[in-house]
Amino acid sequence: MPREILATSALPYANGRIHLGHIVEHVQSDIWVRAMRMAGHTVHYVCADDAHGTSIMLRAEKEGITPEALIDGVWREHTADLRDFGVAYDHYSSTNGETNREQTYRIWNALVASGHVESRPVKQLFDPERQMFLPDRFIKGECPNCHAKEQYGDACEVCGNTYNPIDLINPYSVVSGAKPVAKESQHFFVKLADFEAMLKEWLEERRAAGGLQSEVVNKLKEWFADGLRSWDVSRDAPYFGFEIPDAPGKYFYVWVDAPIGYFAAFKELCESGTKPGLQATDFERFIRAGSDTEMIHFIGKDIIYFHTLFWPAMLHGANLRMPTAVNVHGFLTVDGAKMSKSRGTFVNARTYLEHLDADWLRYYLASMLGPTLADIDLDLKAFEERVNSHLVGKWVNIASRCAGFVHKLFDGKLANALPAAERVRYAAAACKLQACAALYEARDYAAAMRLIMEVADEANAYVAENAPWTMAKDAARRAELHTVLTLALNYFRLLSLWLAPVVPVTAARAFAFLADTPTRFEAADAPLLGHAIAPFHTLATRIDPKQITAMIEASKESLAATPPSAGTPSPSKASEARQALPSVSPNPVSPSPESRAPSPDFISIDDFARLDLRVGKVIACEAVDGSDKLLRFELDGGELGKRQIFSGIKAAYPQPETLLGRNVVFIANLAPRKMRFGVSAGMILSAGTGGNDLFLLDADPGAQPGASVK
RNA sequence: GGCUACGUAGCUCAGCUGGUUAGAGCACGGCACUCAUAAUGCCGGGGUCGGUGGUUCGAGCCCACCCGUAGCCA
Repeated sequence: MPREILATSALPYANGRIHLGHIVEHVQSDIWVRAMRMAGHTVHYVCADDAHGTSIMLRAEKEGITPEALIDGVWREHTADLRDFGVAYDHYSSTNGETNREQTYRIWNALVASGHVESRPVKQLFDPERQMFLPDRFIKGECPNCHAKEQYGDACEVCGNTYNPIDLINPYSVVSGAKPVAKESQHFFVKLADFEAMLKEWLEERRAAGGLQSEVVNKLKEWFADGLRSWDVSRDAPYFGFEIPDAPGKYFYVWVDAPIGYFAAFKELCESGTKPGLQATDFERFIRAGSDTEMIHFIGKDIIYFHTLFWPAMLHGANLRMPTAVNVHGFLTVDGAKMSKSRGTFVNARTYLEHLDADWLRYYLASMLGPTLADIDLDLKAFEERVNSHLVGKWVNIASRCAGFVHKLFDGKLANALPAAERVRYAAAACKLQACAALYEARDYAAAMRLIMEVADEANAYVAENAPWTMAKDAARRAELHTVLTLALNYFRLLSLWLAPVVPVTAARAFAFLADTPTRFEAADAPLLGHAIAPFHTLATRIDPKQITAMIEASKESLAATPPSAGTPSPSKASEARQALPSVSPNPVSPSPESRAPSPDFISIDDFARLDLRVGKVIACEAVDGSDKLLRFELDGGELGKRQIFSGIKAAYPQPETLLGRNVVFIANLAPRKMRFGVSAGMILSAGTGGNDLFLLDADPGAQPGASVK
């Protein structure tokens, strides 16, 4: 019976690039979705960027752009990377959107109305310089237990102790370096204890139904041992997120609105009208309690609690449907170890794509992925060998070794019928592969790949036994030859059909060769007969180990673009008190892999592209009353309009009026800064050491105001 | 530290509720073939199933402890 399913992957945090760890999850869910669709089910497949939190706020500030500009740029990168890995979301949204705000308020208001929210003061460390409360990961100091220096506010990496940041010796703010002070603030809490009985029952019921892995439920039982504590869901301003209704200056903790982003993304999909058969009203039908549709989340094992305790509690408290399944996978290691930047095994998705084919990694991952939480290893040598042997040597080779004969001797056509023996062989293979449907659904892709390769071996053995190249020399054996080729190519078609969810692009080429367009696994029931095929073109090339080496080298290079470890490491994605929503963080304690802070050595072209440099015509320029350094400029920025910028170059240009009409160069996307004399919206570039040794850059006559500088 | 998992051939993994000489793929060695992207087929070497002790007629599968690895600890 066809089912209707909403499938999601965990929301990547919008403070960093997609790397191969993320790819494991998105490929796992994408394969599942494709397979379920080929089995005849309806699947809506959505994801989004998780765009809130302190990390994003601070990073944007550091880069001198607004958080919105930061998450916008990251969104574009993320969607491009995922798309190019063949991950085909119906919709990819962002948690920082109006739909999500509306759904977050809706759920929150329901929780408040049903009495599941309480409020009480919390004492936390506060950065007096920056006027902000500090998440644990933004405080460092000496471990109160073993006295190791430079430890984060939540746990010591040396002795493994966990503690309250208030207990750190000589704490300092990672943000400003200032000594934090303890300060009290009112926080909101969701009373998880209200849901304890419900959750226990739900967990066991889901375990029995196959919606939760046994290991996961075992693990979760620990949390019930001491009773569920209330969950702190508010943060004080400044915070990049949604403000809590009727609580000025209080914001939702990023983990509140992150999972709600699944709903927001789906609602936007329903409302977009882009998906046939899905309309705006379907959203409520889907999310109401007792809906007969399914909601299935794919996540990494680091974020189990959020998806199996907090999220279901919020949903139940708001009288909405709960997840049908939460499918948890393990982390990715490379060559048996955590991904390492110094070894070049911390590979960004884009770096991989620049050197290797997406389908290759998809196949390798599929051959490794099972339904358990076990970590999976990308062994680079095994990757090369397996892809070359399985995909090229076994699968594609079947088509390659038959195509020539079919075109030369049979005018590109398959036989009209198969003799009984061949019909039996075909039916046996088709029947054997049908098991893959259940294996795909159970996420046991590794078993499915083994089965498929077993049949590929049978196909190659069949060709070898019948030696069509010998038959071809004997004109009397034409019919026999035609039979062998027809069955061999039907083996190939079968394999292509069952591999399609894993290697969609290569499978599409295979079907172009077969001049066939199946969309369902059912197409395997009957062989293709009396059918004209297309000329054979290379379907997949072998991996050259040099490509892998080049990718690793390129990953090492990007390390060179990160700042030296001296100074304060910038806490980032994995560090905001574990509050980010990275689906996979194989290297959680390492300094942010994504920080692309300026380097004394190199930046990437992307870094450069982030700067919006423009030509501005000076339409007003004057000394600023009360400042002995500043000049106030008013620039004509062409399409950007007029803007005011203060520049500290008075010493070099004591007669500001002489600058009128110059075509200066300015940074247009520098975050506006409020000064005593007004807002400065950008920075004008000049060369020199400062003081009166400063020289404005300008463009030769002819440059138009607003022109981009590249 | 506590908890939850995991540890089977060089590599990646199967081994159902314990039952004949422990399996597969890749890698490796030999042979065959030459249609195919040096692809394919056949044959073969290779494991005291992390260690120790126990339960049992019988344990890779059960129990205890130990060693190692990973993750989680709101």
